[in-house]
Amino acid sequence: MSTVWLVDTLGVMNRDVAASKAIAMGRDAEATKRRLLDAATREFAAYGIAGGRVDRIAAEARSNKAQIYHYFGSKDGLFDAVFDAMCRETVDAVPIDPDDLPEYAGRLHDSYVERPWVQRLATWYHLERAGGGALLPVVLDSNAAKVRAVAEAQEAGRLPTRFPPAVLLGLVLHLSGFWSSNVPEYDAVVSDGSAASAAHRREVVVAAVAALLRP
Amino acid sequence: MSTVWLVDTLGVMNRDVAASKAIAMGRDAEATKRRLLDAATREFAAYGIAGGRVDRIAAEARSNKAQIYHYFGSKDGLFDAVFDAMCRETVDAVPIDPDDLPEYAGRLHDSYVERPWVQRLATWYHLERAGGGALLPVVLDSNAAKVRAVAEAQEAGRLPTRFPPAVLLGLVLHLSGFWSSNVPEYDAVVSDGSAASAAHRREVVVAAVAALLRP
DNA sequence: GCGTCTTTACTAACCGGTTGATTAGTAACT
DNA sequence: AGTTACTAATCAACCGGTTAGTAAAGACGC
Repeated sequence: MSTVWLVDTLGVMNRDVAASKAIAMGRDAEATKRRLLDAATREFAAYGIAGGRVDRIAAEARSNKAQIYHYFGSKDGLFDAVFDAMCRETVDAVPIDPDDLPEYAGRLHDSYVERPWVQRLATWYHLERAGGGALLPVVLDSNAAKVRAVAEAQEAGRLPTRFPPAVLLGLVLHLSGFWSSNVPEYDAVVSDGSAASAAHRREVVVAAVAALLRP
Repeated sequence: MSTVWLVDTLGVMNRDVAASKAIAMGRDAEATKRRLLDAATREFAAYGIAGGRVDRIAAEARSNKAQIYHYFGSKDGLFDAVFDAMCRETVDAVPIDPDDLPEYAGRLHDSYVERPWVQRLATWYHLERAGGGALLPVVLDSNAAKVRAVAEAQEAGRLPTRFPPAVLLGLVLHLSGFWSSNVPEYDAVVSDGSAASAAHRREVVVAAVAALLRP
């Protein structure tokens, strides 16, 4: 799978070698791959897998389709690389704090506001890759570690035990994405009321998680 | 727009006239439209707008592409008709009960389990039609009425006022869809724990909303 | 330092299947 | 006869994927 190949390459390659190869402008494999990944991230976030266009990605990256198929094998391979890279950048960006889940949810909310393509990519993945077999180990490991952290806090009495640890974590993650997962018809209803400001929206997420934890 | 046209036609047409036209088997416009809409609902729910294939829809409906373009104008027009019909079937299927929002959320959860395509269609709509202009009046009206019901219950002291009415409604709706909006990596974490049974999952939704309302 | 050889990054043009959409025409009912 | 429901065949554009070929950068002998 091209995802594995990409990761191995980046991991094995010496930084100096990569740097020495990047001297001449306009002929840098790593830079080209980066541009293709960036362009593909925007394209897939906007249009999904089926709706994303390989030609647009190549053009926006100031490259061409053959490079995409050389580096990533296929359109699906390119999406795999995009999604895998996004997950690696995301899972550790907001470390969990089991002793202050409301703030944790607030920080997750912040990260979604700051990087809106994350939730869109995850949603496309959910819809277009459901039941598609291979789950990402990096995400599974991260989730397992978070569940463990919640479970320990529950056993120590620092968190309520009303929900099993995995469920509690899921509810927190789900509430964190509250403001970026509703249909436009709902946004229209809420936009001309209170909770229109960004600060207020963050407060809603924090308060909702806090309410979830109240004994 | 074909959506409006469809609604007007169905609204104006006399039931007896429609029935008299449906005598001969194999040549019934309403039945053909129904089969096309049903097939299109399955297709779009599974693959989205960009991923959905008009040929597959025509074949599955035992019809042909020309009929689709005759009745619905375009692929997008067909999706509009599908989404509009789904919304009409859905908005009133689960009437809101401001005095028992946890049970309301439970019933919404039930409806999502029973008709999984509803959330998928809504998510495709959210992703592929974001900022696409025309919001559905039927959904806007339904939302506004629900917000009003929540607001009245709050003013009467039967609901906490921690959240504005529109926000509280949004949180309830959002929590109702908890189990059908997560990426497969999360499902994998929770599937081999407790909360694996359908009854337990419903309980989680009800309990989460109840926690939200606790003073 | 110089010429050439090989490898690597890149490009443009193209291919074949697919897809949304059209059209001309047939069969059935009034 | 006229209208309506339907069908088969076809089209032009599109799109994922391929291929043949170019040019730049390092390797190596001298």
